[in-house]
Amino acid sequence: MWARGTVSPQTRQTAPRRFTLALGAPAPVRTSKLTVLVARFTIGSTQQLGHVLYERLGLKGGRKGKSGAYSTDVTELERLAGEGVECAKLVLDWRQLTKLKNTYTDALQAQINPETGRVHTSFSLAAAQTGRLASTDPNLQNIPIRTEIGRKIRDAFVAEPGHVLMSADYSQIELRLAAHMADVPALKDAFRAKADIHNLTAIELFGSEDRENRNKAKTINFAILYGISSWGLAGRLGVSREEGQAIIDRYFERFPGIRNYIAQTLTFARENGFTRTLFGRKTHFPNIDSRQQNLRQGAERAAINAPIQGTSADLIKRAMARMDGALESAGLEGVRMLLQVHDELVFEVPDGREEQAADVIRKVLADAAEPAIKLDVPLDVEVGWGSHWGAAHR
DNA sequence: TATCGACGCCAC
DNA sequence: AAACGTGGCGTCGATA
Repeated sequence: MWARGTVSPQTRQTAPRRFTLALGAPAPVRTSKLTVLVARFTIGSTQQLGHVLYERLGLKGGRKGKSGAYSTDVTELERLAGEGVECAKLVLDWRQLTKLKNTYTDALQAQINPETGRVHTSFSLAAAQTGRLASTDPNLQNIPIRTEIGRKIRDAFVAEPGHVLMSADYSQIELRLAAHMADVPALKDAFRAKADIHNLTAIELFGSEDRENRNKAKTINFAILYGISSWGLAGRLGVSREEGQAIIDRYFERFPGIRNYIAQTLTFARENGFTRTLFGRKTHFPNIDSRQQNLRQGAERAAINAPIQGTSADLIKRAMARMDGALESAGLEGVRMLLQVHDELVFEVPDGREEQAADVIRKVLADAAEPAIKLDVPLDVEVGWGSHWGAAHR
C-alpha cells in the first residue's frame, strides 16, 4: 500500500492506489448552518446546550464531564428524548446530519486530488499501540456504514469503469482469536461448526436466544475483549452494577478459559511490563503498576485487549504482504489492493475476474497465520463486490 | 493565524 | 473519579 509522505514520488513504480469519489453524485446530506432554537434559547455549542437544558429549562439528571460542563452526548440526549424532551431528538437528528456532511460529504470532496480525480489516504504504520494501521488525511477507516443515511457515503466510493470494488473481511476475528488464545473448547467448537456465536452466548447466559438476549450477549462478547468491568457493562446494558457483575460472573462460570486468560495476561504484563501477540510482537504498558487507580486500571484493560487486537493486526498484515504475489501467481495483475480497514481489505477488480480474485483473496486471508501458527479455529472470510463500496458488503 | 484541550462521534 | 479496547477528525472556546 503506497503511503503519501512515507514513499517519495521518485520511488513509486506504479500509480498510487486510490479510490474514486463519485463527484457527480448529489450530496447525500444537506443541512443549514448550525443554529438550533430550543424553546427561545439559541444553541451554538454543546456547553451552551447543556446549560440551557439543565439550568434554564430545569431538566433533571445531568451528568458532568471533566470540565464541569453538562454532557450532551447521545446517551444523555436519548434519555431526555425518552422522557419526552422533544428538542433532544431534534438535536440528535441535527448532529447526525451535520456530522455526515462536515466530516464526510464536504471533507472527502475537498480531499480529491486534482491530478488523479481520486481521494488518497495515508497509512501510519506505527500509530496504534496494538500494531493496527491508522489512516489519515483523510481517514478512510471510519467511513459510515451503520445507519441507512450514513451508508450512502459508502455508496459514493465507486470503481473505475470496467471494474468492481471487492471487499474481503474476517468474520468475528477477535472472538475467534480469543477462543484460540484462551483455549475455550465451547467457543472453538462453535466456530468450527459455523454456529452463531452470539446466540451461543445468549443460550449459555440467559437460556434463550431471542433478539433481546442475543443483543445483550453480543454486547457482553465485545466487552470481554475490551477488559470488562461491572460498571462499564452495566452502563452498556442499562442495568444496575450488581446485575452487570452477576452477568460477568455467569460468563466466567460458563467460559472459565476466558477468566484464566485474563488472569494470566495480567500477571505476565505486571511481571514484564508488556504483552505479546501470537506472533511475538510486544505492546508495552508503563502504567500497569501505577499507584493512580484510573491509570492502572486503564492499562489493565488495554493489556487484556492488546494480544487479541494485536494478533488480528499481525494476521491482516501478513495477508497484505503476501497478497500481490498471490494475485500475480494467479495471473491477476489487474487486481489492485486499495485499502485496509482493520479486518477488511478492499480491492479494485477487473470485470469478469471476480470469482477468480475472490478465491485467491479469501485463501490468502484465511491462511495468514500459517506456517508460523496453527490456529485451533478456522478464519472465515466474507467476500462481496459491486460497483460501489456499499454494495461490496453482503 | 496556528495550536491546544474538551467534547462528541464515525469506524473496527 | 471513572466507568469495556484501538484510532482520526470536526467544532468550540481559549490562548499564543
